[in-house]
Amino acid sequence: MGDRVRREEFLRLPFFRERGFTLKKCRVCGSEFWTLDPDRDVCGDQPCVDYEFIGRPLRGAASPREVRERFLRFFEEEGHTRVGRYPVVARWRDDVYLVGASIYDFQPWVTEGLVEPPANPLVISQPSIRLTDLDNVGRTGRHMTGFEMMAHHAFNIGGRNVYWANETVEYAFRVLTEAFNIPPEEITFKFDWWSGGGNAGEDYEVLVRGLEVATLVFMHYKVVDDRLVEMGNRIVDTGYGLERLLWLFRGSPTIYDAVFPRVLDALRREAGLEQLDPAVLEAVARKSGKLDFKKPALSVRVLDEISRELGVERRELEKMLMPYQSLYALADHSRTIFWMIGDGVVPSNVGAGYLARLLIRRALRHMARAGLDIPLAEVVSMQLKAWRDDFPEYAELEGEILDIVSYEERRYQDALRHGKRVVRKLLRELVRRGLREVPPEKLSELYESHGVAPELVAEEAARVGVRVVVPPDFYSSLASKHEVAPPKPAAIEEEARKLAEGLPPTRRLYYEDPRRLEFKARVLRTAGRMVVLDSTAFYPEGGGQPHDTGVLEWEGGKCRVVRVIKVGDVVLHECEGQPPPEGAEVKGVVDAERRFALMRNHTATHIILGAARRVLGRHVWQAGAQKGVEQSRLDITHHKRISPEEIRAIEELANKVVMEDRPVRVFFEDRTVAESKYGFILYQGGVVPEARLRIVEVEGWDVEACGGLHCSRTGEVGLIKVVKVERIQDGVSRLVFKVGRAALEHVWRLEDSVSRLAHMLNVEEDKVVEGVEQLVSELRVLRRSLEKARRELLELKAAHLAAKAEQVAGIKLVVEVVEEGEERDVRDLALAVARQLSRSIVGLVNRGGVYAIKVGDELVEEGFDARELNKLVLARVEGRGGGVADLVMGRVSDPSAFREALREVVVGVARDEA
RNA sequence: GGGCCGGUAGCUCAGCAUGGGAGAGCGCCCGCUUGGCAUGCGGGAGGACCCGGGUUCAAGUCCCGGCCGGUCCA
Repeated sequence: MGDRVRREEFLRLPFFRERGFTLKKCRVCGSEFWTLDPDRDVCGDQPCVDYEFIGRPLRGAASPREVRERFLRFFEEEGHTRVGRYPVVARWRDDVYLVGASIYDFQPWVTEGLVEPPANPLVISQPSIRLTDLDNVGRTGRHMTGFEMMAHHAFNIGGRNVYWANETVEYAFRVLTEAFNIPPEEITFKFDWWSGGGNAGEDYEVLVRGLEVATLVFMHYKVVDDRLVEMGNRIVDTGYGLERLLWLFRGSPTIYDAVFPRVLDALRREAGLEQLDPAVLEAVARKSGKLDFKKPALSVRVLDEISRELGVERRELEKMLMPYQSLYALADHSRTIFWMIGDGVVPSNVGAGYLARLLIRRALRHMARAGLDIPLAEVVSMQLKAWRDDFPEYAELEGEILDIVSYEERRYQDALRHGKRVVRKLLRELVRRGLREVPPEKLSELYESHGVAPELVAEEAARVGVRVVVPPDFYSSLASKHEVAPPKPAAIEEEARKLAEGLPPTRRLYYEDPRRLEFKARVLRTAGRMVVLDSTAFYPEGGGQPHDTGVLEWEGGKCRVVRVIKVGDVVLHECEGQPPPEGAEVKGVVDAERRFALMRNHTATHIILGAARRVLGRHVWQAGAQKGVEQSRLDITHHKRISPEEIRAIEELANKVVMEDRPVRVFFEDRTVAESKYGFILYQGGVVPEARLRIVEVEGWDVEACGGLHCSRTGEVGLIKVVKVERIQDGVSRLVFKVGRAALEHVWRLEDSVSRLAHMLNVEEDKVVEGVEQLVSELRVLRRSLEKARRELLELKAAHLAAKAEQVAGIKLVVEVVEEGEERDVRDLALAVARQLSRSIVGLVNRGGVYAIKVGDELVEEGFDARELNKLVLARVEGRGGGVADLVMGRVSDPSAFREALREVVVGVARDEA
């Protein structure tokens, strides 16, 4: 009932009444909508109407840039602060990889009220990526993997009341009519319900001529166990599709034609395709809003309808459209690709990198389908040029981006080649076994283990006359196999959270003066081993930097600080020993050696990152880092394997920066100011989008938003030595390095090894390598001649044994106990003896009981079986063994008994035969 | 982060389901064929079967762990 009241509150906004809107119910879908047009009786959304703007554009703005600028400027004039875009990779979140909407920029820190927004209210145009509709891109005329979401946001958080639903709707109406000159009666507001990401609220879809151009969401519920809980925070979350608006203003057949006209033209010519017949184009376009290939049956129906209108077969139509759809998808993908790579995603088999690889591979497949025979890098390059004025920061990175794309394209071709080989192998096997069809489980195995799509299998199979039946639910059944729970965010220990509750922020002396290691403070609260002070110089763990350790002293007591953590703005000290009483005045002393080692390691991390970006390219981003006392590690994105030469170059540059003793400055700056000054390279770690950023700048070398403690000059870092490079995944390499004394000790250990080696080899230290090389090659020669000698000896022994052969009923029998020897010696000797005799049975056993029985090939052909002999022998002697028809091996406990047993068996068998 | 597949001669791989004497093609070296090259024929060199543990009389082959690569999915 309460919900009903809330619903009315959002449905009957004063704005609509004041402007003379009428509330109606859609004749088709029944949803409620507001309109100024007295004759309108449908909501204007898909699928209730056709696209009415195709070929009938509204002239609102001529270019993406103009759409963006008009929008941003309108809201700036209305008191909003313009905020620069965020990267398309959501580094500040662990629940998603990519930014899919402008609100992602502010989740969860701002929306949960933990952090102030960069401005309030604000306006932004956020490049966003959604791969959920991948199958629709290029085919429906409206779906894209990458789009710009323009948005105005107001955060009514913590008692602030910026604006809410009524103003939001009014802004939407005004920006469309005033900034874009859309006739008021063309606009309808369809009332709806939105939910996602654990939040929900009422919303309006803003529709013009059948096209949804904006969604206005009033986020004020939390979804808890399927129930709605009113939040204290009310957030205005709007989204205006830049590309949608541009489409509306161009009236082109598809959104892609509106957004990428020149690129599409160039691609079409390159592919040697004619322009599509305008009549066909328009017929498809007007109905295309109803296409959704996630619902195949529905799409087939729509396509049938269009084909009837045009008087062609549906299959004919599909065939005609296919190459154009591929060009559309390619145009879309190629822009998303440079957004991702430009913001630091390197194609990989895991994480966000996989999504980049997926897009690149799909783009390549589309090129093949459209008959485009140029490198993908060339297409991306065209896009970079087309969007140079909109995104100059990407154009600057052209060299790096194209290099990564080319590298990835080559890898795809490698994968394809390999895949083809695997398929051919499988087909040979099938043909050999007389099967005429590829079993379905083989299809999914090929796809999952080798990346071979069923289409490719079918192509290869057709050549050898093998059938392939692809189950219609092939991909979806695969997808359901991989259904996994999403990663859950790390929970702060409940106990710690309670302890910090209601306490004022701890004064952070470590920021005020990172060299101050002694301080006085008052104990605010103690619980168990945890102590909260009013101020502290102990650095809590965070941002990849471990916490400090040290002691707390007070009158009559002393304890060790073993761990320091932060909950919100409160610092908690975990102590060993009796903690101080509440209210006491304590003296804190931070362990100096540990702290300074951590500072040196942290500053070194920034220096190395700067060096890596200079040596490897600006696509290098920090993918993770962990500082330590003994050593630290820095994970960086890079598509290729890092060569030893490159590591040396990075080390050399890093140490040069140390020797130059550059100042390291730490200061706070406005987020927006800092971004425009330094760019997104600021965000290397998982930085929260706060209004003010703590900036760490190694002068002229590296600037990052960072919460850690640093040296004040690079000279303090001392020697930087990279000790190890690992590829932790495709596209990400881990540099492990040591700094200062730890680096020196590392060098010492290496020195010790070399000098010990030199001593053992009895050579000068700088001749150790030659010494070992010589040793190794000598070993090879020795091993070879030993093997040769062994064989020769074997032949000699064999000749000797062969001479002792006795005749038993036409069989040459050799049964002997031989010297101690390896197992294979016994076997090889038996084989060698047999080779010198015809119609022979050779049974040898060594003193350890290892035996071998070889039956001559002629006898095997006559029906003798070594395994039969073996069975009879083992019936008389304790032992185990087995083998093949002409050779058995095994072990017996009594060698001489074996000898007698075998002779008896052979004599017996030979007699039976005779 | 998870699933699956793979790692054997310089290269591409077979052998592994059913454990027992380490293979093929290409490349390399030598000889013959030729005016020379291509080619053809003959001969030869080249192997810690990724590493470690287990099962077994016996492991390239089976089991477990690790390392490396590939691939699919979040």
